[in-house]
Amino acid sequence: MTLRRPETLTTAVATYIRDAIVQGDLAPGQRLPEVTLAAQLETSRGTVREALRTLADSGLVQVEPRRGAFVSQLSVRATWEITSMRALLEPYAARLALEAAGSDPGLHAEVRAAFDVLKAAVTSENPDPVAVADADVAFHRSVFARCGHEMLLSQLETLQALSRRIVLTNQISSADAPTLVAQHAPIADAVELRDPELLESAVRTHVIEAGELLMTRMAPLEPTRTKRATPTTFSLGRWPSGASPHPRGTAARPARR
Amino acid sequence: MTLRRPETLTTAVATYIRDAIVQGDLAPGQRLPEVTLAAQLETSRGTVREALRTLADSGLVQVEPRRGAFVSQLSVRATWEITSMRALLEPYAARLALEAAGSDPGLHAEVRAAFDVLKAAVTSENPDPVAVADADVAFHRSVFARCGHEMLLSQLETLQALSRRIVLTNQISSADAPTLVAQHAPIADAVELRDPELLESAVRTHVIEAGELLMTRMAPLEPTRTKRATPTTFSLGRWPSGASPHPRGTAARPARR
DNA sequence: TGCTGCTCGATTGTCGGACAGTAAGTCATT
DNA sequence: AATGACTTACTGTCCGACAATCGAGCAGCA
Repeated sequence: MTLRRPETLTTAVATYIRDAIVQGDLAPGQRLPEVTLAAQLETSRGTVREALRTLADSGLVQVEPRRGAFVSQLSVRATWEITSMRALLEPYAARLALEAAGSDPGLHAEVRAAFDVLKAAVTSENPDPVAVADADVAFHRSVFARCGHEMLLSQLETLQALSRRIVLTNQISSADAPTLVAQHAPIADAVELRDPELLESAVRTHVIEAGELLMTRMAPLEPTRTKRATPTTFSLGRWPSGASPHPRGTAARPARR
Repeated sequence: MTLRRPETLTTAVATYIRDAIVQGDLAPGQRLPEVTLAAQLETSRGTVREALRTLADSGLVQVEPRRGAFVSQLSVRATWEITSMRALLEPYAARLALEAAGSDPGLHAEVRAAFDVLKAAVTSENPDPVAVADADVAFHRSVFARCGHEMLLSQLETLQALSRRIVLTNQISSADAPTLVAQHAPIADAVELRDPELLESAVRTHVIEAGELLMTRMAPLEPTRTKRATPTTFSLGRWPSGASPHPRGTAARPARR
């Protein structure tokens, strides 16, 4: 496998591995030995090492001292954390973007375009999960990309990458197509109406609902990790600016082979 | 200088440098040459390098390809980003912590204790800025530490470190003592009353007000970076769940010597 | 004087090799 | 089946090296 060279070799390696993970080529929990990767990518161990640390900070990879790096696990708990984080940040980012856009129709055009792509991907007779996931990511990004808040933006991109993985590893999209479109529509509408309040709540609602869907979908599958059986039925809720209690569980870690 | 050895040498180096930065021993914009640090800390370049990357991800250090690492600058713009981020996250974290605590008085006890320490630090006849900053950090942490949300927590700790630097480099605290105490009191009260809503808004209000204070304080000092003079008077605002426009500016980067 | 281009020193990016220490896995023991 | 010694696979860390790049100072020129 050959690599591009954007800035430094390390970043190239990082994006390569990131893509492999997000794309699902590397399964959750899988080991990522430095030597192996270095050999595969024809670079040195140090470079790979650096890339892995970078990815660790974005949560895609988990590094345990003296044990090495793994593709991070996607527990229900982690999903809750990611979802609540997005529910907190994304509405605000969307609002900033909308307000920054002012009367410029560019934003709306982009969002609408992304929405159409998404709709097309979802309603095709044989929807490709990856394509759907890509379209979903692109849609969201189109909404908040122009927020003009670097920290927020990078944070959201990271969270999206995580979300995307969860979606892909829990075959969604086939049965949920209508839901998906239905959930995104209000966002596009709010952008068109240039109503920040409406947009915020539309985004928040969508993020939370999508998260809940994921969590209910994956909860039954989650292997029990603790002796005292964690209730497999999760009480959802306690989202940002929302209802009441919230799920608790132990963060997953890769099984020690 | 000798180092402890918590987990790995790299983390030791990272925390060492982090402390030096947060403590103000290393000025914003200062270069951090790998070789020099390696020599000082009696480790290898690789180890230092890794530590620097880690710090870069938390925003304390800025790495520019082929130019090296610098202590990151603290522009008004950055302050805005940090503040808005905290305004988004911290209230929610506080609420989670409060709800997790339930009827357990432990949380309130801790918060109250931290508040007392803070009050003592502020009202001493000759307040030590570092002590005040420490107390402030400790107070906030006591409020949200038990939120049970790892991602949120680590995020907040990072943001706190950044905030703390800004506070210390803009001599606050002497004249602002009363304000400081006044702002924190409602938070402690809300915890005592076990009122999540109240707590959320108290935290949000405080974070925003503190941020605004900082920004007005530093705005006049900020050197102009662009030809087209950025207005030195910043229109504050557009905070999470709040009013309208928000400041724009160019993120600072260290001057190329 | 002010601007342009070249040379040189300081550092980073990346490589390869090396070695001890540790986590896991295996296998023989009790 | 539980225990403990042995083996293997990696990681953590160090060293030395070299090309590429950045930035600064200097020389040349308009």
